[in-house]
Amino acid sequence: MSENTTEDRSTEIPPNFVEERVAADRAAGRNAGRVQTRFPPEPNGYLHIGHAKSICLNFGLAQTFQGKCNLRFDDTNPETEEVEFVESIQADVRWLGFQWDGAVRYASDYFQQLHDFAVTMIKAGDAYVDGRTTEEIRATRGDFHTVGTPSADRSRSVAENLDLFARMKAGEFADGTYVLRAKGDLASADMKMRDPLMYRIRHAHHHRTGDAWCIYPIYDWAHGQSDFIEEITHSICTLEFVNHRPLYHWFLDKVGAAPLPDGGASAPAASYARPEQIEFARLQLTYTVLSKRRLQELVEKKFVAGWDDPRMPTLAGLRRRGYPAAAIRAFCERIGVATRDAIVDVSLLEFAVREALNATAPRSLAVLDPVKVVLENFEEAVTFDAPFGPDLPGVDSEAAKITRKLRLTKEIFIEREDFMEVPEKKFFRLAPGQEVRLRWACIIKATRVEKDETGKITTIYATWDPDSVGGQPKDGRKIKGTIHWVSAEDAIDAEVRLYDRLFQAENPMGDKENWLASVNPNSLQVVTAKLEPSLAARAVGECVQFERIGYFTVDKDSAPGRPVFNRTIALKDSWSPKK
RNA sequence: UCCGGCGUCGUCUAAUGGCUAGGACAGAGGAUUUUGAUUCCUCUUAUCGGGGUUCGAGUCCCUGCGCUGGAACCA
Repeated sequence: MSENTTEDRSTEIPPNFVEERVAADRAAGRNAGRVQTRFPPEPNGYLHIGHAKSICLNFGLAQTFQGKCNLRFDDTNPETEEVEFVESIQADVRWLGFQWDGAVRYASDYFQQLHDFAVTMIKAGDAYVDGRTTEEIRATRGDFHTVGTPSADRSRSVAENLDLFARMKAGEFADGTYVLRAKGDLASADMKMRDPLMYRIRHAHHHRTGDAWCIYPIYDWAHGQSDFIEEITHSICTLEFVNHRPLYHWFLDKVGAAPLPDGGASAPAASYARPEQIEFARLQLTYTVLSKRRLQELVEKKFVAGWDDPRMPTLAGLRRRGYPAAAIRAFCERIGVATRDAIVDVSLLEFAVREALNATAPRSLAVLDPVKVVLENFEEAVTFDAPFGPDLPGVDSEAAKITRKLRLTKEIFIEREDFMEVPEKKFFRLAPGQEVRLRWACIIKATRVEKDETGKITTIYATWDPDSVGGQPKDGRKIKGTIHWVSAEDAIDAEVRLYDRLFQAENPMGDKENWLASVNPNSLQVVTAKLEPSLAARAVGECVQFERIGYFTVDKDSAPGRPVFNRTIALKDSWSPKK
């Protein structure tokens, strides 16, 4: 992590409530002052920016308190999980700038131990095998107003439960015939405590354990116990798990975790080791959908080209779009962590991206919608050095002084919208009889235009001021406007993909049934642009600024002689919105 | 409707019973500028309602309202 400009700001951001809780726990001597967190994705999709918030929180906590953070795949559902996702998730976490402690962990590493814990629970009379169907179980669980009713299975003997569970594990039964349930409280107002399921039978191939198991633990049984096994101290999750917390602790008690201290009144024993679940609000962004299911739907229904389509809010998509990891980290820090549902304005993310790119991206000249300009009084081509920059106020950087050769030729291209035959007021660019500066090159003045039969301008004729090479007229006259340009002779062609937001609705999920209706039909526009030659040397993933237009990055679809650039984000524009 | 969580500028967030409710983004205005970018300056805007406790309440209590999660062999 070398991007200090953005990261130094973290010192201005006050600690969030999770950090305060962790600090308080350490002060109270819990877990002997250790901090051990974990990021626990299920490998059933790509990570998105919502996960980035969790990653920054968990790994950030470990950094702040000299602790450790595990990467643990919550792979307890073999039917939806794949190796592809296991790999992409690791790549994304690393790209974000974090390294987990030790080896990658898997909940499936603990299948045997989880099984043994379950056997212990059966022996203690805390779990039983239920042979009823999903429908029957659901019906007898009761609802918000009525308590559940026990079935005969609930009073099975320990020996019989042990036998049945062993046969479940041995593969004697078909999917769905039996489940192992904890003996909770069927009258609890907390539905989670009404005899929660611990195991179901699934004769499915697991991406890691293969066919070794046909019983798989359910989240509530697997997650907290995995935390316990890994000696996690703070198990951070999102708000929808608040309802699970009593069960989380109930199971921990059953497997022998140190008892909760008495409200913190007395200092816990030195051996005290018990994870604590802390919930925070998941990230929601305007004009964005952040749910794996929905993102998968966008991919499957071909609204985008894949999980890493630059319009996707996946980390893979944002990376390909050109969003720097440092910008995402800075964003995650600034939005804070709290327990209230919030929808963050996407402009906050965009600000972080522009901020990071403005400080780092080399500048270059590119014309997206070219129109030819012929310099009538121009004879010999002029070659000169132009700095890549960026030229930042208050920053004297040697790297910014690196230059490339630029050549001014008789024929150039400029942006079509930088010329107006009849200029409106405050149009500081090229117009007949009006002077404008060509960035780094010289001052020109338009004389006349040529049009085709439709009235479209095909060529602009102009004269140049030979006493203005470099862009500064010798007589010192003020030139208000500066526009970008490329030499018609030297320019290279490139495919440029102009991305816009994927959704037109601020809250695409506002209409849950028709959320796909708010997909922006113009979220991708492809143009053939004219670029200055130096841009041909940029490598895939490099970020540059096309001056006066925006930030762009080289896409992996680039081919020799045919670069492809993705627009990461446009520059702020305080001019055109007024039109 | 039963149980739980949550309500502070347009948005996100700070305040830990005590300065004029602070910051960032967004928005508006201005200065500088060889990018109408950047940078700099200025400004607008908030404690869900009603009671109570207190010298003092965004913060504590009661109550109402609103939003949100929960009755998967998903996580």
